[in-house]
Amino acid sequence: MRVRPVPSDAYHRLREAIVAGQFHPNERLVEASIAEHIRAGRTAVRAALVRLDQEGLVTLEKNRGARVRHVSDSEALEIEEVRAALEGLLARRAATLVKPDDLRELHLVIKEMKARVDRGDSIGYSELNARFHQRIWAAADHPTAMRIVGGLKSQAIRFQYQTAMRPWRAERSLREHEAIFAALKAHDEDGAEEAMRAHLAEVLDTLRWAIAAQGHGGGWLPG
Amino acid sequence: MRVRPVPSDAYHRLREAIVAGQFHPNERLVEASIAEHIRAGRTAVRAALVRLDQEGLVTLEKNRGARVRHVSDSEALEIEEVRAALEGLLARRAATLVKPDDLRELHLVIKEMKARVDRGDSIGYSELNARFHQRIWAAADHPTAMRIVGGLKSQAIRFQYQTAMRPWRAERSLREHEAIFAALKAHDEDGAEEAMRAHLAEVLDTLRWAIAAQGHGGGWLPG
DNA sequence: TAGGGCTTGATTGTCGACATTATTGACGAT
DNA sequence: ATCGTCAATAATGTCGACAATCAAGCCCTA
Repeated sequence: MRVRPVPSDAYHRLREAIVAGQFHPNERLVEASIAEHIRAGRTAVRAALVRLDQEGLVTLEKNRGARVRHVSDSEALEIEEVRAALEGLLARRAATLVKPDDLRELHLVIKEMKARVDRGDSIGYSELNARFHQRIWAAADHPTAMRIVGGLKSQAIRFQYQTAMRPWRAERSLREHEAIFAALKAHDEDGAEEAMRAHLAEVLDTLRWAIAAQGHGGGWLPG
Repeated sequence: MRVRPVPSDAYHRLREAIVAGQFHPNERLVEASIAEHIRAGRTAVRAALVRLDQEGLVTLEKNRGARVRHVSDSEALEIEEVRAALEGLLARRAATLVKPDDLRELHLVIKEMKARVDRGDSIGYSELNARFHQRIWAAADHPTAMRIVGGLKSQAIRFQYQTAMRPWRAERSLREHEAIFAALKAHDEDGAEEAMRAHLAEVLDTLRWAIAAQGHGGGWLPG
């Protein structure tokens, strides 16, 4: 999908800074400070804040400024639920639209995942996971759903709950990815959607577990 | 859900004007004119435009101003697909969370619908339909999904394709609503989601039909 | 000493002016 | 006559300043 040329750089930099965790949840975002920090004028910062508010990454209250939005536990779960629903839709469409190239790439990613899992190397699994999902999104050719899923601050969640993936989850996650791949290869719409939703239901459970045992671990969100 | 106090009125008025069709698709939105038309300063208009761009109602290109976004046929279908996915999720949650009050209200709406259908009165069916769905949203208690569905410019679609609902569709739509209601009453998660998705799949078909036979009819989008 | 109102400092909201950029139309060359 | 170039115009992007608003600390009173 073509990236729109509008968000004026300041938006991008501020967004990056937030999802990278440079600002803490609920931290106050003073326009002047940010303008300095981002190396931009206050006007641009204002526009960026409006955009980020609409996107849900910050809250903007009249005359009271902006804060990084704290993602509550329940909201984190809600976000993942929405993601599951939409990625299910994307997987369904992808099942009819995947091209050989896509399948090759997906297969490659899975092979790499398997290698990592075999030697217990969980570093970089997250990136592979992202590659897997994003390839499916691309294959689905559904800009609307993609736009929404992309703007869903899953990244923020990933940062806030830096805890989810456990080694013993990796194997299961791998099997789920294989199931998705198989359904896509067979052009099985129902199967693909179901497999994707099952996968993300697992992710949801993992997130619930992470929330319950908050603050204990390190690792990554599977996907 | 509590409405946030931020969008500075100018946003609301401009949004209303757009979805009400006061500006034509692809019409250029000149900040000065709008500022006058809306009775607001250019600054506020600018903020509103950024917000509406993020929301997808207008496109904003650097140094080239804003236009009301023309919703292409394929995008209209995509939007309805997303809506189906998310309303499916909402229906599922509602199935476990509905309270007697909700069920009473829903039953009432259906009864009213039936009355209208019986005497061939399709006027106002759209409002009843909206009431039905919104009550389910409220019961689902899922702010995230609600926010997204609400920002989905289905209204714009409804305006652009002022054609969809036919009398003979009304009966079918009614039966579908009854099925949803029954599943909710029985607290049947899977059933509710499935019924809702089936219903919206019908809506999608209707929309496809409307697109194919563009420009022939008047009526309303079912829901 | 506790509470309420007020002053003060800081931050946001708005406006006007100006620089920057696209678009339109005319003009001239081929 | 058509195309390319260039000036004129209109609209947007940005900046600085000022007004409006909020939060906090202070003082005064009971």
